[in-house]
Amino acid sequence: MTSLKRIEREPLWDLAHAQLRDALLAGRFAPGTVLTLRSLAETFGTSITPVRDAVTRLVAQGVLQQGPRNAAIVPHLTRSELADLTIVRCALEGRAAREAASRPQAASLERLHALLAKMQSLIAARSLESYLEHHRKFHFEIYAMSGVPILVETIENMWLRCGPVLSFVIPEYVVLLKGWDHHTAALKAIVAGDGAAAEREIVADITEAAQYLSGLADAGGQLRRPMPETAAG
Amino acid sequence: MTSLKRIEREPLWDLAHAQLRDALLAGRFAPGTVLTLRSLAETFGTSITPVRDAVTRLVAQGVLQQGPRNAAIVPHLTRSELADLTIVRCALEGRAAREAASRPQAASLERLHALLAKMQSLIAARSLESYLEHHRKFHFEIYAMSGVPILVETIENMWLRCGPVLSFVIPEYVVLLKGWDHHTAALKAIVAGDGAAAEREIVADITEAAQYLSGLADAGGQLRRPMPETAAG
DNA sequence: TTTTGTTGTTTGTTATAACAAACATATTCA
DNA sequence: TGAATATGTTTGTTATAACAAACAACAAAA
Repeated sequence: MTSLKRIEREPLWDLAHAQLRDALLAGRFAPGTVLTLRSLAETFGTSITPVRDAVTRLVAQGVLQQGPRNAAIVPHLTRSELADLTIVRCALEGRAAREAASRPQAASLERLHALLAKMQSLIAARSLESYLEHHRKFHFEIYAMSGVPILVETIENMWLRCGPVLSFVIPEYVVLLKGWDHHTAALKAIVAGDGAAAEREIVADITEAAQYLSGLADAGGQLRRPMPETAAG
Repeated sequence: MTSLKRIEREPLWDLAHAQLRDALLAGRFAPGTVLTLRSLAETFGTSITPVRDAVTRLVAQGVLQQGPRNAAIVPHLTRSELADLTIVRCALEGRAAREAASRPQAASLERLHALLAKMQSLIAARSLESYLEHHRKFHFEIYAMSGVPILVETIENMWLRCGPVLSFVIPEYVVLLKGWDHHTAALKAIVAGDGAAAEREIVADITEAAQYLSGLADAGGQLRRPMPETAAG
């Protein structure tokens, strides 16, 4: 009887929250989309009550904006907001990397090397979706090594806010190749116990990616998806 | 007709959230207190629906912990968690102070000087509650000057998490006098446009306060209110 | 043609009832 | 007396209905 798993029924609003969160993080919602409670409830097959809880939670986390009429909308990310997010991310993730370098752990370092190898092969295979997934794991493996849960939690929040823009990166290969250097350098610095270098590399990684994204902004400072090459001129 | 003000009715859950938030920030809830929806609804004179929204939001912000049975409880702050919070606060608030020094604004600087003077007089008058209020305004006037809203928002979140412990400080005078130096020094650095010095002073202010608070922890790492002098031995 | 008023729909807000899990208390049986 | 069971209470969860504000579409009047 020991093979039976513990029965735990997660609340509906928790499931709804998880689904919305993943969708946002993967950039599956276009910025500016208004999420209505009743339509979400219909797609989930529940009443609006659990959906309301999930949306309330996401708004509280700053992942969803509340527009007029308290409607929850997928936020547009202006160039200015991206710059602000970059500042916060550099402060938090740089500090996390520095802390990680002062607390190196064998198991984590091993996972990081494996992730790095996998990322290189995924770049070669041009499978970007999977790359981004491992890229995320690589960063957070470092941050987790810092041993400061609140730090990791706050960083996660910032990544969620970047979610809607992440899909912009997917069809691009340039950023990945540029960021590659910083990843290996950061890991090397952590192994060497050089906190300052680790912080420098992570900050450079974030800054360069943001600088690239900022180039995609139009005159109004609004970030837009790059047009696919097949689009008519 | 120009004297008429805009009519705006704020939702009940927003009012409930504001009240709970203020109470938490002022440390009016003892750590470990379980907040039940129905009791809160009764004190607010509403149904449990708006209260539920407010509590959900606070839990999402990390201000309230969710205990077993998804109950919302005012979190205990262990010494370890206080140390973690200090790391995050130093990274964020230090950065904000540095940014503020690079974007000095006359109006804000004037308000800061006024706040500093008021704080000194409040210390002399031994009115601690009012001092803490102005102390808060002083810090956030600096952070707002950074011009990075997301940074300010995140810092606010960290202060909310420290809320339950804040009341521990109220009966103490030592911390205030110790921290006073750093406040004037930080403001002087900002006026001089010395970002590095401003960051250093703010970090020192946070660190010293945390170090003092950490001394109040018992063997289990649990922070406790200092016993009033009239307590029996 | 433009503006104004009306109507119907959409949508977030709030209250309420039913529900289930957990806990505390009382009761019963050995 | 002590353990097991039964019962009642508390509490978060969910669905549903009523409500009001906002928006859109259409009709009527200048």
